[in-house]
Amino acid sequence: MALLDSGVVTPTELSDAVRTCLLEAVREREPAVGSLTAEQVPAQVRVERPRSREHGDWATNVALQLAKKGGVAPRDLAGALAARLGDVDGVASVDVAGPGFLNVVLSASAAGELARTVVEAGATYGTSTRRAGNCINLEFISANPTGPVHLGGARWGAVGDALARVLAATGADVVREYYFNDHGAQIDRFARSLLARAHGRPAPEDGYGGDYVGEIAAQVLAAASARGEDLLALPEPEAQEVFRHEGVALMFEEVKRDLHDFGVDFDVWFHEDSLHASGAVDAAVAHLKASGSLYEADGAWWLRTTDHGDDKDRVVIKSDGQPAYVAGDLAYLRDKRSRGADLCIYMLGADHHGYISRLKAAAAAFGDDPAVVEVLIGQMVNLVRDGEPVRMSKRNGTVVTLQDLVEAVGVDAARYSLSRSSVDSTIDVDLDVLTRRTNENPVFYVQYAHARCSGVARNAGAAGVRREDGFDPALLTHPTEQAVLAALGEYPRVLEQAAELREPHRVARHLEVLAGAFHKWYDECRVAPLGEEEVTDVHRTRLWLAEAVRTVLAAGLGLVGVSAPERM
RNA sequence: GCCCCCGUAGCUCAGGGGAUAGAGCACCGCCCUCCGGAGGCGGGGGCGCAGGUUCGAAUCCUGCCGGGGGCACCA
Repeated sequence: MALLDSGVVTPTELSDAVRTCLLEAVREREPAVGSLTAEQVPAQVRVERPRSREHGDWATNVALQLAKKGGVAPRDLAGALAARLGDVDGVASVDVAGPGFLNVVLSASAAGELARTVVEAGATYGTSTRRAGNCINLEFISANPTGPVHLGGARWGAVGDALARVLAATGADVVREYYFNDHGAQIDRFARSLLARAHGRPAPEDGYGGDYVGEIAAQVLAAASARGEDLLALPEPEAQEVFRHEGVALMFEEVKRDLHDFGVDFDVWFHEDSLHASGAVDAAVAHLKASGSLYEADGAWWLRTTDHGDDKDRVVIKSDGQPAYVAGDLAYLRDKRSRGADLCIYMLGADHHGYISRLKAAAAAFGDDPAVVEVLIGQMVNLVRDGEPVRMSKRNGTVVTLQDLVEAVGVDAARYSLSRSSVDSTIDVDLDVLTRRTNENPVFYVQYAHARCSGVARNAGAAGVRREDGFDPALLTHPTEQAVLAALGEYPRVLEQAAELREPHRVARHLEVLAGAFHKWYDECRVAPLGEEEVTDVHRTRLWLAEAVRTVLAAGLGLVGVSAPERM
């Protein structure tokens, strides 16, 4: 029982202690646990900060949840647990409340010790190795290279990158991947649009009409001219091929550059075309035909997507012998798996939700558990200007791009505002509000808290307060200090939850909670001595707390890809 | 017709069954003798509707009503 000997400081440790007490009570066949077995004790006992401080520092409802399994009264079970838990070092008191809640109060020194724990852990506080050895392929954005990254892409970029960081912080080996759809008919349309623009004609009916088309066309023309070629003099089919290759390449570079400037970099930029060129598509299809995973009907080959919730099966090889789009997905999934991915996460827009069954079916066709494919569907971003919705469209040229957004509000505000909401929600982005650079964006609130922590440390240091001269956790007794400690203590669980649920916005929201607790504390408790006041352990200990807050804010902001300024 | 997401405060959004549902903005009233007022304190206001499961539902299930997005041998 090394754990209990060393005492309880963090809610995580308390959770383990509660579990240990439960297991002991079970092993000793204490009457209050009834028929409960060790197997029925959950691996993780959930410990939460109660809403009301009257309910202690931390609370758990395990007794309520396990009582029925053991055939006992919740309050009896809670009472037995309370008796054992009360003996744990660092626990000041345990109460049984209401129908069977366990409300725990830590000793002031145990609670305050967390400040030192956090500071000493530094950037690793809250991180874990829970997903060690787990190779996760995370594909996001993957927009067609027929135009600049737009607002939707910006959302997936911000959220996807944050998710990648969150997963990595919990030990996973993450590969960020961008699937570059450079194979299909949309590329033909793009090439025709470039050619038309080069000739000064309007874009084709089914083409792309944004201003960028003209820019790209001009760049292709200029590059050709520098080589001594006149594309406009070439027969149009030949010229179109040049526009296709060079135009797509230029578009691709622009996408890459914009995302890099947004702080989003990919480990793998995957070209759909390469799957066809290398024969990977043919090989994948041949493999599936041979294994009987595809069936033939009406002259085409089909994938049984209906086994995975689709309303009809999907064609893989068309009756003309050409592969359908899904064929590329099949080969691509196989490729990802062959590169070592244990789990393939796809972040797709709401307009692609039909893909879920196809990708699951693809995994099953290769003999994989469909669970190796996980599809996250994100809802749209609505753009608002003057209170009126603005339509997003690549074709009408009014498209709002990632670049526009970054120019208007900066990378930090853009990334933060896009990643602090659940992707299940359609969100409104108001250009006017963001363009005004007001403080309506909570990113300022969090960043300011970080800058304040830094400022406090500077001032305290200048006044001769040094952390190494002392730390007395029992001095952190002010209610605002307890609230700060609580927010710090919850951070590891929030991070794990964000990783497990693939919801990085939980990290951002928790930073807002921590920042709020910090601002209130700042208002009540001084760190630097006042005037000629003597430096005491109160100042030193508070400096530890301020540094702990700064540490977690910096780490959390890093996870959502936002800078943590020391001054603003 | 079928599938997916959403409906929580005036607005934008949090709340993965638990005790009195939160934040920012907006509105009203306060707090600068001292670490940054980009802050803090107080106030008014809310779970679309109806059933069900549960000791307990904003949360899970069903149905309805609203809003958004999808349903190709296109990519």
